Amino acid sequence: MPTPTPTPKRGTPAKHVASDRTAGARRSHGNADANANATDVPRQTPARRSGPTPDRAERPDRRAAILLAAEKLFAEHGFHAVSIRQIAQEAGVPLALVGYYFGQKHELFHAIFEHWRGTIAERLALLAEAEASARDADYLHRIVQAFVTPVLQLRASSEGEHYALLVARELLYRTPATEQVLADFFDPMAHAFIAALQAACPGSTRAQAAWAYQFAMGALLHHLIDHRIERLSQGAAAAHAADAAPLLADFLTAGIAALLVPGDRHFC
Amino acid sequence: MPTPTPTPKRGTPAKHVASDRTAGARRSHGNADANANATDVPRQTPARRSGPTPDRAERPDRRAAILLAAEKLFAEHGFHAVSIRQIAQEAGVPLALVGYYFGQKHELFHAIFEHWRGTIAERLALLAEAEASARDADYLHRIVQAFVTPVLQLRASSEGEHYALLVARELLYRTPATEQVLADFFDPMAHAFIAALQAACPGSTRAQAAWAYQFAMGALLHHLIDHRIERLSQGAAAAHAADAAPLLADFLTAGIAALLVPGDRHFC
DNA sequence: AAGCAGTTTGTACAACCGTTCAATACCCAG
DNA sequence: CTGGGTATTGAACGGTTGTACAAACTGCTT
Repeated sequence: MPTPTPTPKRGTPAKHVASDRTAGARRSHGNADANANATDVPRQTPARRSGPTPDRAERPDRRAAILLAAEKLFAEHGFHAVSIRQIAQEAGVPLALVGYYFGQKHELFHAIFEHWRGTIAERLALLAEAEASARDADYLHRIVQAFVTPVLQLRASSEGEHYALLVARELLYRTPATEQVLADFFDPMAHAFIAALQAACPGSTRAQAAWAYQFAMGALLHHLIDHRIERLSQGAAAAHAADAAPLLADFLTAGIAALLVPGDRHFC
Repeated sequence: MPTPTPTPKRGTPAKHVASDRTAGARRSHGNADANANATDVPRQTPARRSGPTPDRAERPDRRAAILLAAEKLFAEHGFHAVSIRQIAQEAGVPLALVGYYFGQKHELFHAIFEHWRGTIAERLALLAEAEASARDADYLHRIVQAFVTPVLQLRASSEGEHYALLVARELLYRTPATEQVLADFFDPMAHAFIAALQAACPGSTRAQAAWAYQFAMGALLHHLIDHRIERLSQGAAAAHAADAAPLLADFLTAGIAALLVPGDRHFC
């Protein structure tokens, strides 16, 4: 069951220094611009209250609403196709509140992945679980399932479907924003899976395992955003039917084995 | 009401009937020949039986320059992230010339795929060639190679690399523009390959073949835009080395066979 | 009561967007 | 030459963009 990271404490406004162009005519009294933002500490009253104030918990969480709206719209139309005004409207908040909570647009983008950080930890936990299992004939298949299953569940859930689309569509460009998201969140997981694949298939090289991982990732990501299967199957297959998961797992397992298991030649 | 839908209003140039459907692409300029001829390799001449002449052939083809610039920038940064002014600057032409030749921005997008229509025909020809071959043990592998090889060659060429990136990155959204490109150019090819896969593996269903095709397509497309393989392989694999092609083909063949060939169980 | 830190908001700015148009330059047929 | 279609251009239109600011508001502590 996908769970976002423990929600950051309410009220972490993202202040940012004045734009350095226009020669800094605007005065902005010194406020820390944290770029090491991983777990930024809210600057509310220190140490007296722990956690959100119970009274304030009644009020709607507008920060979360903004994050949710951005997630949905970015996933649906793409980062550049969505304006901050659209996000504010979708979230039902005034425009300026978006900047207040998240700062620049690309920081809002990053915050979405920050919010879902727990999903990656979950995938890594499932991988560790699979790695602790017996090295029988289905060992590789279990690793593949640890790779695939959480993502497909996310895609099928109403909370995670937009995030799944976002990952599959918006991380393909080489911008500072995407590179940072990849480096911060996805590269560690990729390394873990590649190492597991290589260890699962004695004699395979790191390069082979990396290739296999990338091919498998491509098939998985493209499946997440697939909306052509009904058309292409002439109505015989539904868009994200539950029976697609074992098919994908079988496809990936066979493909990976073909690359990593020596002597695995079995074509049609 | 922010929908633009620019009504032709004030006297549009010379001859122009207001019959609007789908924001018609008719422009009064001469070479709207794209719809008519096509089926050919990238060709662009302002040829018109009443006026080409050798003298004009000397002049640089500015329409082609615009198309090339748009192709590169769209592929690199995405459709919405690129402005027409950037395209004009990259092409070295004034801004208004872009609209003169291609009309609206999404029509320029469509024109790029129109321009590369021949590539799809090439892939279909290779498929037909493979289908005419002997049904030996490597038959499926040859079909996969007909699917993969032209695309990888395109990706490795200096003329086609941007188009390959464009296909892999920009056709994932569900906009009218992308849907039309898919329907016009890619759906026919997909149907041909799916039918070939199904025919190659007796006993398989259309749905299975469609799933296999989509998975394979995902792996292929993601490989086209991959820039992480060096990082993930810890330097052991180069970004688009020539030895990636057989690996991908093996991966796909094994995956497809696992789905379509009954009794194909061969895991690690 | 005042103070205060965190929220909330309307509003503004400068820059840029896609698109269009009138005016010109070109080139060949007449 | 002259006409006429094509190609080319600068300039502008109305609208949207991301970002910022200053003022107001909120709930709580002093």
